[in-house]
Amino acid sequence: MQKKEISKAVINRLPRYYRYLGDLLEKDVVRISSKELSERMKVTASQIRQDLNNFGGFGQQGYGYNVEYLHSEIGKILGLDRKYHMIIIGAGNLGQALANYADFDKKGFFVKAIFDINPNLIGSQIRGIEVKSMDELEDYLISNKVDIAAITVPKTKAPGIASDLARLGVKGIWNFAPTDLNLPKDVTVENVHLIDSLMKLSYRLSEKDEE
Amino acid sequence: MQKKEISKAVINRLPRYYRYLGDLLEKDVVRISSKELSERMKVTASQIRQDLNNFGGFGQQGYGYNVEYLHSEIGKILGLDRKYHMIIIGAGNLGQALANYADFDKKGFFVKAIFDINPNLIGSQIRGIEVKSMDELEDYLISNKVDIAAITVPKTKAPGIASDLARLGVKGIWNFAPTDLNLPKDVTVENVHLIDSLMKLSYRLSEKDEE
DNA sequence: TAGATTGTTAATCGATTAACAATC
DNA sequence: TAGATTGTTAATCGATTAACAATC
Repeated sequence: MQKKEISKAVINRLPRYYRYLGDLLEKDVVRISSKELSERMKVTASQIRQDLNNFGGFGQQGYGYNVEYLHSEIGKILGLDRKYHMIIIGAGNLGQALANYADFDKKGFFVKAIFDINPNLIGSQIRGIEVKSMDELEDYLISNKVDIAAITVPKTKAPGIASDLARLGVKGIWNFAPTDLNLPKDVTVENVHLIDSLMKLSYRLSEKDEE
Repeated sequence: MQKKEISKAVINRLPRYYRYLGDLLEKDVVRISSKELSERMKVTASQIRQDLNNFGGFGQQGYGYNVEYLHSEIGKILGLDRKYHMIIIGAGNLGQALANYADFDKKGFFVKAIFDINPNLIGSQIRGIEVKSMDELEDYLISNKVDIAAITVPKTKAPGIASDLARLGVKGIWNFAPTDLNLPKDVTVENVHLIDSLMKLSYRLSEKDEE
């Protein structure tokens, strides 16, 4: 079966749909039309229908979409109908912040261990999650199936660590280091480049100054 | 003068060019052709030339681009030739991590104050940056020109705080709360939705499982 | 000069929007 | 049934890639 390729633009929009539908669900909204959702989200109704129909027909003519059903279906598409075993490499400020962020648990992403080289941190706990030595990483990966590794180490160390993780079977890398990681294509890398994000903001701020 | 609109796709790529050129600069590479850069960055040479020519001709036929010059020019385009006064709203884990992240300073983004409602945090310092009470925010904004406010408060509080910031003249919002902010269009919002990022990762991981 | 590589125009490709028949 | 709204095809728009003349 030739699976039709879903464009990256569509995938990028899915979490936002999921978020809006989750909000509607909390407000006990039962149904919503693509038109109404489009007004809230400031996109075209056409785009919403087109996007959703990449994955199947979730609506009903004359009625619209059932919020609970659509929310749940998008959740499944996003892979949120299972749990993920996550580890964090780097127990610095950002690593600790991620470990402390309880909202990931709610969506099924469970941080099970944090790794660092700093002897002062090794052995301590963050929200009940143990900080282990980097020396233990390989053994840990051999005895535990890790789905996602968040990398929050300095730029220079990230590529080497990422290669190790890939070699040891980690298929998902959530990369916070300000560098690109070149890994085998069976490994999925999702980048969060905070400094890039800040630069986009400064671009738009200076653009306005020039007007 | 009718300024030609630069597409969002181009702007999103600029920080990445800047990053690669910075790396080349550190390695003392003097010149680079669009072809060579395209191989490193895994994009087409055509795209690089097309992107750069939105802003002017920075290269030379038969030679390529001078790395230092191009790096500096892209820096200017991104607005990195000036300093930014930044504050952080929310001294939780993420807010503290951002405050501790010294790399922003290097690019000209200076965190001058952090605001929170937690009495246990107010008055303390993070990397020499004072945590102030939210009650002081308005006065602070009146007496200081703040360029960028990073919002790291819970989802429910973010929209109200963002409106306050906009009303008090803040033109740049770096939003980490998992919600969209609807603000007047003279205010620039850059979102960092970590949970969305994680969902994109889980989408691609489950997509692979299905193959 | 000859070779290399840009800047830029033209061609292609893909994504978004519009339109409307199908149908609840 | 009549009205509403989807699912889907067609039209438009924009972004990417290819090609090449200009020129260093």
